[in-house]
Amino acid sequence: MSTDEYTNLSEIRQHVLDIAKAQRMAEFFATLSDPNRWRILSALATGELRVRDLADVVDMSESAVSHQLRILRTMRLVRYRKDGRNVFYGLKDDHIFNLYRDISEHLDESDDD
Amino acid sequence: MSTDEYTNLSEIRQHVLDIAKAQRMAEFFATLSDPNRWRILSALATGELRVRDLADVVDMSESAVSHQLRILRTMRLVRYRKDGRNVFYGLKDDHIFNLYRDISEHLDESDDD
DNA sequence: CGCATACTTGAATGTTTGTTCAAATGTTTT
DNA sequence: AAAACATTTGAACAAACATTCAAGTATGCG
Repeated sequence: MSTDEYTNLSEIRQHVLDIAKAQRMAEFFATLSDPNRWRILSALATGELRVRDLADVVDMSESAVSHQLRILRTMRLVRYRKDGRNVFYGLKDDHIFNLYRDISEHLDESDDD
Repeated sequence: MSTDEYTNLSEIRQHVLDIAKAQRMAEFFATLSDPNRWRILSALATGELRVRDLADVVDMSESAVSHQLRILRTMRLVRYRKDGRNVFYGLKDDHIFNLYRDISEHLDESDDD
C-alpha cells in the first residue's frame, strides 16, 4: 500500500477549523503582527494618551499612528475618548497583556532545545 | 498651553517595548496570522500526520503545505519525524491551543458592547 | 472671522507574503 | 536500475500591508 492514507482522514477533517473561524483567528493575530502596534499598545498600557503624544512616544508620524489605531479599534483592542480637539486612546482591557506575558515566555523557552 | 504634552512622556517612553522585543512579538503573531496555518495546526492537534494527508485534510496543495510548515517549524510550533519517504508532523506543545481558547473567547465577547 | 492645532482619510509607493508551477532530492518498490 | 511516490525548494506573480504625503474635517484661540 503506497498511496493509501496512514490515518482515518475523514475523521480528522471534522476537527479542522472551518474557513470562517480560521479566518477570524488569523485576522486577530494579524492585528498583533506588527512591531509598531505592539509599541503603541505597550505605551497605552501605562494609561491614556492622546494621538500626538502617542506618536511622539513611539517615534512614529501622527498619520501612521492614526492608521494603526484604526486597525486596533476595529479589532476592539483600544477605546477612545474625545476631549476638545484631542482624542485620548487607552487599552480596552488587559487581555492583551496576559497574552503578552504568555508569548514572551514561549519565546524565551525557544532558546533551549 | 497648546503644543504641550498632557502627560509625562519621558516616563512613558521607558515603558514602550523596545524595537527588538516588539519585533519578536510581531513575528510570533505573524506566524498565526494566516487562516491556512490555523487549519494545519488544528489538524495536527488530532495527532501526527504526514504532509500528503495533511494537505488532503486542509485542502491545500502539498507544496503550499510544505511552505507553511517551514514557517511553523522556524517558530517552533511543530515538530517532525521522518519515516521512510514520509515526514510526519505534529504539534510541539499545547501552548497554542490554550491561546486558541483564550482568543476564541475574546472574539465572541466582541459581539456585545 | 481667521489661523493654528489635532486628528483622520485617501491615494500612491515600496515591501512582504502565500500560492503556484517546475524542478530537485531522497526513498521505496518492482 | 527504472519508475513511482513523498517532500522540499526556488522563482514568479498577485494580493495584502505599512508608511508617506497631501488634503480634509473639526475644535479652540486670538
